[in-house]
Amino acid sequence: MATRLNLRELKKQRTRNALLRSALELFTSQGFDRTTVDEIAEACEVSQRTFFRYFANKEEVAFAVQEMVESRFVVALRERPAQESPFEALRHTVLGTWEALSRSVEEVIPVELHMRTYQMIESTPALLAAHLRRSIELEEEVARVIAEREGLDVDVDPRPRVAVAAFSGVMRMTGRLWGAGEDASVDAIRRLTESYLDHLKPSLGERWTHDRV
Amino acid sequence: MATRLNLRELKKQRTRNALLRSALELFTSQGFDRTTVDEIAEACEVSQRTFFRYFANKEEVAFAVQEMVESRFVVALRERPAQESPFEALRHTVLGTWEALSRSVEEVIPVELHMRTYQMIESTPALLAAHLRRSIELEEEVARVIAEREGLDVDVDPRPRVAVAAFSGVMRMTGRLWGAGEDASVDAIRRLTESYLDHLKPSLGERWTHDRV
DNA sequence: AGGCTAGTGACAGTCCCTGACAGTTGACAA
DNA sequence: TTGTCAACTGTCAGGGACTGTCACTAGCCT
Repeated sequence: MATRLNLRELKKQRTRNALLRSALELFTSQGFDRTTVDEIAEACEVSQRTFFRYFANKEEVAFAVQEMVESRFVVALRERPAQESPFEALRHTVLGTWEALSRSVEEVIPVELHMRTYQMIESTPALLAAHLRRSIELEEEVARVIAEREGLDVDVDPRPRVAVAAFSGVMRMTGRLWGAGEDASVDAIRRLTESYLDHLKPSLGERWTHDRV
Repeated sequence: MATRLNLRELKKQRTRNALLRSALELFTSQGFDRTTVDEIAEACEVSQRTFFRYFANKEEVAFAVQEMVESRFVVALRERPAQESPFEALRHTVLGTWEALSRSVEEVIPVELHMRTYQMIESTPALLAAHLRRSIELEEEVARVIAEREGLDVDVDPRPRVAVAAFSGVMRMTGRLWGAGEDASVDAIRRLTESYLDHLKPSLGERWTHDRV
């Protein structure tokens, strides 16, 4: 179902990919606001209408790769061994995601383009706002996964949400610092993440299952 | 300078206020997306162009009252006695702000309309995103005030930002819970705030000035 | 080969927002 | 009081983000 080798399906993927790539290339080189949808469509030799058939709006294309990475993150988190503490599971998943990022992203666009896109999002007010909203949505989803792992109800026990909020806060901060810094490599953000998460370990390292609330 | 009793200045205030009020009334009754700027302008018998002379965009009018409340919050925070700990200062300022909210907001629009506006913002994706971005901007400002109070450099010592982040997180959560709950009164959110902040006290209650980092 | 249908382009239209310019109205001095 | 000036406003034109519609093309399937 996922990968039919239809010519039709193939063409669709190609078009979507071309639009995505052109869009990010234009956004990062001349800015999000100074790029029109017409421009993107023209670069791929399709109509503006077609662009909006692949992406609901101009914003969505900017987050398309993030979307992919995040969904893989959630899948990977679900697959972590049950005996790991919430913090360990989150930590391993994040580091593993950075590890695999190059390979999975590269199938769609150059990693370096994705890195530049991330920095552009952080420095474009409209996109930053959207990014924050997306972040809290992801947080909610992750909190539910963590709660499930620990056999807790997310609406009763506040710890999953609190832990994930703290974790996400650190992730957001690393993202910002990395975006502001010089070394825009995957390895740089991976190292940054690792060192920052180490500071959280003491407070979130233990399991909860048999703790009192 | 602030309150010239010019007829001109008066008319301007009246127009701005009429636009603000009509906008919020329309937003809350029929939704943000289903309200056009033309509609708002027409309700006040001014041209659409005039609307955009008072508010940079459709979003801004939704946050106009929040803007006012927030700026008063920052002023009030700066006026807290220097011997209070960061947490105490923040707590007193917040509770004081809720206390004075009815009076200060009522000068512009009915408080009840402001409450409904807040709930609308939380449930409108585009506005929620803008709200989150505004929040982190306010956080940054508040962190700097706290750092100043404590004689710290916000770029060296992470504690002001961390404390304010935690504080803001709680504030956001109360806002959300209150928006989802039944009792939409000022008193309800005040009580909610108070009880939630009590949980934070143990971890943020002490002064930092003479602590080690 | 020919019908079916997913995908596309072209077009018209709405809404948000901006620049330009002319008209109106309050402020202020003579 | 009146005339000048500056501040505000309305009107118009236009760009850019979307959306609905409809005819048409191109892959799919028998």
